[in-house]
Amino acid sequence: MSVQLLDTATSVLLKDPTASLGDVAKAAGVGRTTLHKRFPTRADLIHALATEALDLVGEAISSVDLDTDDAIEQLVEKLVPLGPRIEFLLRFPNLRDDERLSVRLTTLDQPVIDLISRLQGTRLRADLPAWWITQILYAGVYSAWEGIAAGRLAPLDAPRLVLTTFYLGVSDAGAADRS
Amino acid sequence: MSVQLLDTATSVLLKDPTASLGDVAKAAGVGRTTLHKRFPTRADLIHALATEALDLVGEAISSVDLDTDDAIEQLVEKLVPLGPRIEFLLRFPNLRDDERLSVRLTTLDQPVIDLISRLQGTRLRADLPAWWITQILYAGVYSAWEGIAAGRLAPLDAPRLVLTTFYLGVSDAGAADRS
DNA sequence: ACCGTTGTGAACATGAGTGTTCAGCTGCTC
DNA sequence: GAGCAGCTGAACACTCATGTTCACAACGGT
Repeated sequence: MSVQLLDTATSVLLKDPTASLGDVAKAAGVGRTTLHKRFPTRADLIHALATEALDLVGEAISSVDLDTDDAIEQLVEKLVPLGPRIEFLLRFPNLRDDERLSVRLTTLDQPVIDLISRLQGTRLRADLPAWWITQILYAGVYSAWEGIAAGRLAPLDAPRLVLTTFYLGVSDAGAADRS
Repeated sequence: MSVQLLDTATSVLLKDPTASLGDVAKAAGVGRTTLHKRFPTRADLIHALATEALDLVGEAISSVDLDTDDAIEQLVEKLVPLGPRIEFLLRFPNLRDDERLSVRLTTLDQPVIDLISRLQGTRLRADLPAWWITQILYAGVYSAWEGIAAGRLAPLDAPRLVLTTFYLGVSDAGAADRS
């Protein structure tokens, strides 16, 4: 129930960031008064959505053993379904106005960046900045979610698609190595 | 002058999509009245920003000879500086509510998708959907712009970074081929 | 049957953004 | 200097989201 509310609230606000609280309440199938009781102000609601998104993404990252060989594979697998939450964190720039949220946002990526940096000694190209590789990884995850949301991509195909593009790129030469 | 107005309006609305027209006017260094004379309503302003963004991206695409060998290279080079406009088109989902804008948005990518499709016969992997490759290309361009905006990436480095990641991926194996 | 909890619609006051008008100021051409 | 065009701040009425309150209905436990 409660999770359902945050879920639809997220999607409504993503479709139209200026949607009124009445719209959110209606979409969630609850009265505006009820919504207000849970989240006294609009800022509270958005803050709650951000916090929940941070929690979910954080859990996803820390649920993966970043020292194992297929860490990135597991990471992508866990992150793709969180598409809307990631989109929320990306598309509400003013979240950084809140001190605590801002800290959590920057802290969130750090273990991933560290992982990438470590892998640059072995499996990953060392001639690219770690932040760039991380960014590209997230971009792939997010693009995959977009494809799923648009109905163009099967959820089960997503991780493979993201990973092969991430590792090998789209040039014809790279494809021969892998199956 | 006029281009300066649309420019700052774009960046202000990107930083805070709910910014008031007064904020936009102040940021652009003009009176709210003057802004209103040019764009009678808020919707008019946003529509104008979208139209200009579509124009610019459209010009960038059509300024490239898509039949030449380095079409993608030229495309990336032209698109990266248009980062804010692309971001605007991506982050204002409600633009699709307007019929004409929606048509232009979907039409815009078509030549690029066609180009990718053609190249899948030769230089590009044929085991990936054309729309996916296109998406990844745009994601790279956008990520590069983000890096530039954050001051982490030198504008002149951007195209090379995007292209090498796009073609070869980030796996260590792929890097040996190129310089 | 009683009562606390929870959700609900209706209603209200408030504040902010918006659209609009107007009179005054600047800078330009003739 | 006369006239004109463009820009400006100030002020106004209006709309609408918002925050808040209240009384009522539904439900579950005792």
